[in-house]
Amino acid sequence: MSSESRRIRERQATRDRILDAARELFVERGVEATTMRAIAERLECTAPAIYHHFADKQSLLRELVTQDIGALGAVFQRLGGVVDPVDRLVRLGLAYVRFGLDHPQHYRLLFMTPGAKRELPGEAAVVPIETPESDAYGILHATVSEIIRGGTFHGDFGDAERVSQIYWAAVHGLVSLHMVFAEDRWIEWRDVETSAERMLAALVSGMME
Amino acid sequence: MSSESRRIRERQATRDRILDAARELFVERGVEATTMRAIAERLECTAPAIYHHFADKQSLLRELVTQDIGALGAVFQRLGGVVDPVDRLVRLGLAYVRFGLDHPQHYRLLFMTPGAKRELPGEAAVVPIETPESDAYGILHATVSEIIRGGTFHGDFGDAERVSQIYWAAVHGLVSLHMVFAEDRWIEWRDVETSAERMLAALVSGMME
DNA sequence: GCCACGCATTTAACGTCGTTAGGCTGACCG
DNA sequence: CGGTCAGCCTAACGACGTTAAATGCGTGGC
Repeated sequence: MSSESRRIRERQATRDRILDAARELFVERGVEATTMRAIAERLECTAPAIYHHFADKQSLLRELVTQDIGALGAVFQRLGGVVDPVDRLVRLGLAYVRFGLDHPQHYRLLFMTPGAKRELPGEAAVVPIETPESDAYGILHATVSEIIRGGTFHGDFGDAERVSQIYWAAVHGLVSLHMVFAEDRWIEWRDVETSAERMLAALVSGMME
Repeated sequence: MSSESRRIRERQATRDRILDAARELFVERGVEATTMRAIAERLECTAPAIYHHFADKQSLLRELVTQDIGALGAVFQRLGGVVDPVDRLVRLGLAYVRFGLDHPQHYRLLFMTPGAKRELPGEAAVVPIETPESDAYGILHATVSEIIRGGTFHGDFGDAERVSQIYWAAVHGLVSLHMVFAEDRWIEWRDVETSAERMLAALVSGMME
């Protein structure tokens, strides 16, 4: 009994060691460029050993992504106390941008890596993403809905789903564009956080009548 | 002499046949998922034959991308005739979104893949991107500058560089976010072009006083 | 204390990828 | 008619993700 639970704990520990090594390499040199053999080498074991803990490379990636999306959800939840929904919306956007700038590696994994989030057709797979409390998109959607219910937005912006997508796209564009082209010298990049403030101010005021 | 020029023409013809087959497959199933052998099979030749015309897979990609970025530049230039700069700005944004939706694979390579556009250290490499006429960003920047000179924008939006970046980020976010998450069922995606229209309307009106 | 069991890990291998090397062939030039 | 050379072929290399079978090893029952 005691030994059995220790076994489980040890198994979880090596699972975590694999995840840590994989995260490091994924963010360091990209997902495609990271080989299973390289992950194994960092763990001082062989590549097939990883397959005893994870089905394949993609489920390894998926697990990392679900971990990190929880971190963003926690940041968002902390902003739930802001009473004015418009103020809250702006702060959510700024927090999102700051999250992306502070954790570029995680951000790239979460929002710029296609194929990182396919779930198995199992029944329980949908549950964690459906919980609106911890789901970042759910929090955004709820805030937008609250504003729309208050009648603050123009008639073209009465669909909370669409407004949420527009809003998310705006901040995502700012973060991801800067990430991809930050090193290119042919464009004189302005401070991203200030750009975010002005962009969101314009967007939100433009949505009001 | 006549035979030599015919040889060159034939060589160019097979080059183009390879490019066409590669473009079809890249668009159809993605760049990573397209193998050199698959391209060769469509051409009814073997994979190594391609290497007599292109150095490697990436230069095949680069050639297609250069063609398509020229296409984007051409689309933008065609909008130069719109006299009202604000109207032109909105149309540029919509054209950009439409371009991204029409050429998702090339868009992904151009604007979502870091390091995919590294040029050789040759001297002539910088020239095509510096020409302001065909450079899409240059056209955007020029349009924004024209609006700012006209005094249409609020004081916070007097820096053409920053405004251009905000504007580009907005449309890029819309396209890229949809590309990465289009297949996910947990979000009910709204029509992207309509979202673009409303987003740009809000953004532009929010930038005016 | 010993032995059988189970599991984490290993070695070996498969199939596929991008890419390279070397040989064949057939059209052009002298 | 012989030589040259571009263009295509077959064969193969190394690396990849992944699978199968063998190995070691700690644990539980007798």
